[in-house]
Amino acid sequence: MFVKKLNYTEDLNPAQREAVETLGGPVLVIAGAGSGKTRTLVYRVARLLEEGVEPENILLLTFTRKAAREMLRRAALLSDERCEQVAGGTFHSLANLMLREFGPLLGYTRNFVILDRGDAEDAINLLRTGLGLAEKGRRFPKKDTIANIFSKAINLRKSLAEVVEEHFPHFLNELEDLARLFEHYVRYKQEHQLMDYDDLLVNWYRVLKEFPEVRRAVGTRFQYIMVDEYQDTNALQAEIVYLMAERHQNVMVVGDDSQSIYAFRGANFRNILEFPQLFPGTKIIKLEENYRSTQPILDLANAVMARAKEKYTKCLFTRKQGGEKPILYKAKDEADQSRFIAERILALREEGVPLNEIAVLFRSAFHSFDLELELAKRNLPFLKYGGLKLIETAHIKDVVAHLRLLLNPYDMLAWNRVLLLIEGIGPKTSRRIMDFLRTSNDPLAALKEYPSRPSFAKGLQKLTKLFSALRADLSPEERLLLIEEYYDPILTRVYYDDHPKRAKDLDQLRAIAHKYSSLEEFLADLALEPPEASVSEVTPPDSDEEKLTLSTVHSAKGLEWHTVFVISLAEGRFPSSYAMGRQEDLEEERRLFYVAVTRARENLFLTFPATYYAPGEGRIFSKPSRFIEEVRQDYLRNWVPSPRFLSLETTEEDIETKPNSSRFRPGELVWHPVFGEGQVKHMADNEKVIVKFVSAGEKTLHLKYARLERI
DNA sequence: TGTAGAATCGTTTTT
DNA sequence: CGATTCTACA
Repeated sequence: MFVKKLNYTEDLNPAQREAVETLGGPVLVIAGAGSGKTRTLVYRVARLLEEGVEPENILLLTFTRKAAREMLRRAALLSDERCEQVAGGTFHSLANLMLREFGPLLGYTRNFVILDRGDAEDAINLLRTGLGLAEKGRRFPKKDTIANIFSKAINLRKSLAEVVEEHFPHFLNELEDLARLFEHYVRYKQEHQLMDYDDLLVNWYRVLKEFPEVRRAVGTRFQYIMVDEYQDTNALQAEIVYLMAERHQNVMVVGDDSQSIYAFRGANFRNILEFPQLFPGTKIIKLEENYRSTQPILDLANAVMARAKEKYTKCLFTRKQGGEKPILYKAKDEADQSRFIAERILALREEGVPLNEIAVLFRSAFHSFDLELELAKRNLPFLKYGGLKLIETAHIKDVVAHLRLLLNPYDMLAWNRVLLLIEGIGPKTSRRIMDFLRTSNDPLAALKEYPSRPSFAKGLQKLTKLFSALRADLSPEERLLLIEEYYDPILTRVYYDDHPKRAKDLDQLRAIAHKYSSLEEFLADLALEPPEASVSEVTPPDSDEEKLTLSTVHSAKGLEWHTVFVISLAEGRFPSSYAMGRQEDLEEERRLFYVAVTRARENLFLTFPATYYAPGEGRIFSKPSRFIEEVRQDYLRNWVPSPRFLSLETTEEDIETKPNSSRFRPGELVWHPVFGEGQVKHMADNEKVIVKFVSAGEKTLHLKYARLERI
């Protein structure tokens, strides 16, 4: 097999090289934003293989499975295609894999079902009602709050009492019942072969802790462990890493304490600082040179962090020359903000910045609603990340519930969902049917023996027929097709208002299912890696057309763009009003803002709407976010509308005063900030030039905007 | 017992 | 403003 020899000296700086070449023992890499962290991991994987380590003996834990796949693909390109065989994924996906294998040690079958957050809440709600904790007038926490409390306790490794005291003191008087409910919830999941996200971690931890032979086996299998985004791991995950690496200590964790943004789910950036105590003899390496952003953007980023209460461990610098201060745009309201962004994006596109090199970031998914309308109006295609996932919509959950029953016919949550869809069946009847099915050893077949009343007999009969058809040996996609046939009338009845739109979602689900041959895998992936929901309506979902990115800051982690807009920088929006009560929550908002601004390579725009709609209160006046107030004097410049935005017509004068105009001749070599090096083909007209770029191919550039330089 | 219409409610970020 | 929860009626 041909293996490329890597050039470590040329491709890596000294700190990166040290990280890549230190293969044995514990290593902590503190990697600032844009410091080539991914590159370092990629090279290290390649290096390990070069040293003769087998790919299946390497484990790469990342924050999303997409990130892992991407890194391994890059590593494969770089050196050796076997890199793609390296085990990689999130903690949860690894736990899933391992528990399918070792779960039986804890009394689980291999086909346990993963509950997403919504399922877990449904289960809690069911049990809460069953325990009589839902009587009206009683101020017992709601299902989502309860789920929150339970989850925090597990991920922070604290008792329920501690969590309630710290985060929900107003529910202290309900502590006893909460504890009782928790017990029931745990037992319920065990009895029905269900695991929520937290169970995946807890059970994987238990297997490692309680079964030394498993720990040994896993240690032998994964001899080199790498963990990315370590600042966003929690205490439980840290212990899992500890147990897996116990035998050989070959573990490298990479992260950035100032980019820790998942405290709300138990992550603790101190984890990363405590790593050396967990693994004595840890080698610490810092990557501080930034290869991504211009200096003015980094100055802003550093200034933001300089005002943090906790002092972080590093300071970014770059050798990249030039660049201008980020722009602040004060908008009248949200509509004005949206209009500004749409116009800037159109102008950038004229300059030749492709849409997929532009992103709009915001604190919460709903902050972009207004902008989404504006973009649709102007036919700008976008892809939105964060917010509601496809799998979380009611109609998708309905269909998936049917699939789940095929895998685990005792999944009473799924039964409940499926039964309630039938006309004439409400909660009471559903419960009775479930009690009947529970005792059967083949619930799917037993359905037809249920003594149904005439009001719903027909519906139940149809369902029975569906299940017997589904028994055949079919692919996930074929099964979905059968279910949809059955479900279609239900969809139209239950969600009449927007059923055509929802039907489209089902098509999308089927498209995803197409790639799977195993139902089990399909369902596990749906829970572990939920497909994003909204592709803009402007373009067909599969079109290859370049799209603009809209994303929550959380979902933008680890990514970068040529131009970044951060919108809605008003007090209450960003920082979120939710965080304004507590010092440490505000600190996390600050880190979040830091993450947002460090996504930009060349251009950074910050916008602030002077008024916005607050729920219930209508339009309210807002104050600029403290994060921009702190730095606007020294690190930002205000947007000054240029004449060409005031008048729609471009005058002769405008063109003539532009130094760039009409100056390029065929054959000249030029350089463009995005596309790099190219050669002028010819002028399209007075304002446009056609350039053939070495890597990007042929582009038409607008001379008024393009920062095209002769080289 | 189930459903439809009324009232209320509370609004982050994600595996 | 939208979804969830409650109440009244069939």
